[in-house]
Amino acid sequence: EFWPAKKRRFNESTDTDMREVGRKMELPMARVKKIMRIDDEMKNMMIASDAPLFLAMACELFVEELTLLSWQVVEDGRRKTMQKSDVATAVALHDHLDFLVDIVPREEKKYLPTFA
Amino acid sequence: NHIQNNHAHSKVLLDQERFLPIANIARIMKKMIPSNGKIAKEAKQCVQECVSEFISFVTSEAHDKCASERRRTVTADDLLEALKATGFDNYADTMHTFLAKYKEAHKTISNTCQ
Amino acid sequence: VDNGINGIRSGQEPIYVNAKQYHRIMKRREARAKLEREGRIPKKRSKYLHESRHQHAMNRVRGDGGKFFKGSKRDQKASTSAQNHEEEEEDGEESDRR
DNA sequence: ATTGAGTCCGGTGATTGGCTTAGAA
DNA sequence: TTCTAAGCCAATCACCGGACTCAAT
Repeated sequence: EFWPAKKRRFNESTDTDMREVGRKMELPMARVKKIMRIDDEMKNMMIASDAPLFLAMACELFVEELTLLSWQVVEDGRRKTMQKSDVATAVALHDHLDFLVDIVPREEKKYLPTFA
Repeated sequence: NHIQNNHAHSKVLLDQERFLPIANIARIMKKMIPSNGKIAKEAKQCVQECVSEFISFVTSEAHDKCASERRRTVTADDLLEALKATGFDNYADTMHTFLAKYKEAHKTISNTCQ
Repeated sequence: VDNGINGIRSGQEPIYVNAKQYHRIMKRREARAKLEREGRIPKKRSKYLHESRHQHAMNRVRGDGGKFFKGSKRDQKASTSAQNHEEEEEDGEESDRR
């Protein structure tokens, strides 16, 4: 439901909308570019103007997806507040989030939801 | 502040340089959960750190491809390729249509103007 | 830092990861390690980002529920008597509901 | 001719804490 | 049950985006 819906919204968007995506972006492109440059390898590289726009949008999708997956863990635990540990569990459950192994702390023995 | 503030370019990175604004992250997160749902500050900060790693991760992948092809400019297409290569299939698919729409919109602006 | 085809050693146990990400994860781990040994990564987050914004928040007018309240007028703490130079806005009160 | 880094500028939304109480424990 | 910590407000000002110039390809 999530990915097909996102794709449809891009397809249905008009040219005029696409010229204004820069302003309406939820995340600041300038900051995305700065973060790209933190890596010393990127210090010597040039960054095309469409790259921060592209990455900022990808980041928005990333936050949305990670939040959805984490909230699923919250619901399975029958709770109402998302904790850091819920994000950690979501990361452990989905293999395309493996790149976060060092970022998110290894699941500190929270109780796992067992099914009835 | 006592911590070592070093020579010109190797100074200590501030939180505002390493991360996207926490309020923006929180806003996106909140819109994805039921309106009565709550999110812990630590969870927001965690996601904030995850996003920064996501940026560096994808950028690093794109960089190596550019380097191997002796190009000095990282483009959106390179980042798209990086998404494919690192197994973000859904992202690559969705962002491909986004990029296509964006390029198309920018081609018609030069037509309109001359 | 090399063990099995997809095994990552982080402390003790080999953690098996997405094959398409393995190489990148390793390169990034190296880059972060370099950043760390150069001392560019602060070990803990500061309580606030900017001193000026911290001060601004401290000096702001609050409703008695602790929330910020609208009122741009400059009074720091002076609830001492009489003198009003700036025009005073009416005192709206909170009816809290949550 | 194109296209990105660097600089400047002006407009603006992210940053921010004390009290209440939801809700983790 | 106990008691930690998230949401709630909106004014300042750091920062973002846009307009430049200049150097490169």
